[in-house]
Amino acid sequence: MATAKTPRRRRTAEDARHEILAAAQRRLAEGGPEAIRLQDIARDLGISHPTILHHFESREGLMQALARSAIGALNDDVLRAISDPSRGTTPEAVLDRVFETLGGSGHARLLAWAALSDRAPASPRGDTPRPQQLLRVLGDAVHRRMLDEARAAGGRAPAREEADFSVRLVAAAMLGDALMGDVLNRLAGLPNDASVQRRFRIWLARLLDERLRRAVAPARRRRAKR
Amino acid sequence: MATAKTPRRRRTAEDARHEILAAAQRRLAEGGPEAIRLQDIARDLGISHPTILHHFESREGLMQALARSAIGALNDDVLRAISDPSRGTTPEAVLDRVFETLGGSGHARLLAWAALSDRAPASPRGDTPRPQQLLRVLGDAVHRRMLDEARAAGGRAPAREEADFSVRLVAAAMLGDALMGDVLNRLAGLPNDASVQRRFRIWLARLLDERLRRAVAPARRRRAKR
DNA sequence: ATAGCTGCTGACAGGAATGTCAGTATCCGC
DNA sequence: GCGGATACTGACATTCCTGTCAGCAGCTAT
Repeated sequence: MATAKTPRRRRTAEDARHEILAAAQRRLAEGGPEAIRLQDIARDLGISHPTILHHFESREGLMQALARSAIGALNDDVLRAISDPSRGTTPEAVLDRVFETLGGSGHARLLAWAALSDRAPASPRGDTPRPQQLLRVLGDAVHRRMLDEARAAGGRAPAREEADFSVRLVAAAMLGDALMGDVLNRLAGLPNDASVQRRFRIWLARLLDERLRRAVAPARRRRAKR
Repeated sequence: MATAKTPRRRRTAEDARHEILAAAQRRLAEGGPEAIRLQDIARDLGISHPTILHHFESREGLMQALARSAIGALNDDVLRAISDPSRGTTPEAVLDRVFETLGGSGHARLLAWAALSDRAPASPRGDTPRPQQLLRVLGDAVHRRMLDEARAAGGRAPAREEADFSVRLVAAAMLGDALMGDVLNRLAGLPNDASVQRRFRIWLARLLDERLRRAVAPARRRRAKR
């Protein structure tokens, strides 16, 4: 009754795929993994569910496409957040942005879902292009910066692993945070407001910054352990 | 053919609930959230699926019970892992055990699922007993230890938030790690073997330990920022 | 215009999953 | 042993969801 009868819209195959993926992502982000039903997505878009099958072969096809698209989008967004100098380049600012990007609007939830249902890029299926090593790139950047500072300060060259571990820690923490941040806050008895969130991120940024600095600092009096 | 006909076993209601929950948890941990089907669980246990309905009202009832039981179990396991002095009490050892507990066998996956499908203890439904504040307890412990050390070393008293943030960071990191540790390793270009994993944990433990120590260290030459 | 490619749809098939119910079997207290 | 409470079951009802198919309709090229 509501829809009198829209004359039927025809998209390019690519557009259709995009719209469908977006709708699916919305549903997944809101309602959890079990909320992806072809009929619902179709209704959201005002199309019929066989159309989805037409574009993605099967529900499973849609799911895999969704997982891959999510990872790609995350990659882009994170990279953009990092290398956007217009909003500050201090570690604090960058970290804050990345946290925001990951937490805001379902990126992390999507990733978690992908991991949960083993649809994560477990075995690079050959077709995975280049996003594969986002963290690697970040590790490189951090390491390079450490090297620079070390040279400038006349300190010792830092181990590559130092940079990798830092990046890995932040990544894991952001995932956990985006996924269950509010729960964690509650469990920790912390108030659940934005200012705590921000202070936490700043704290973390400082923590790492300090650590990395000291990792390259010239060895003044290195108290020998034994 | 295989099952000739087992004479029918009768459990106490409580036992039955436990067995069913355990089976459900197994399936969830392995196959992801969509793999919880009453019929499958029933088959695993050699019972009929209406029995599950009998004990849990509905599938949704089972799910909620599962989420709550998971959180309770996690609480117990983590507390046990922490306060088990038989395997070392250094920060490194404790952290390592907790990581192990959380990652090994599905705890984190369960939690993530609960968070994803909004079955997490979002609004304490009144019946939640005491596990609610696990992190709070840990924060207390850390803070107390900091106070002790501060007193022993004659340093300054640390802010409570310092302890809370540390705990929160570790919690988030462990969640993210347990959920996507291997993926993160791959993305970071780190080899995916146990030794890296261990070194990472040790690195993290040291990082925090250092930080906390310095937070309570007597202010020697505190370079004023401005 | 017209033809043809292909995005798109309605109707239907097939199956699977949850939930209901009436009845059975097992354990416990007497 | 007996009776009652209740854990448990088989068969059935219902609902819902994916996937198929034959055909319709919008767009482009010629």
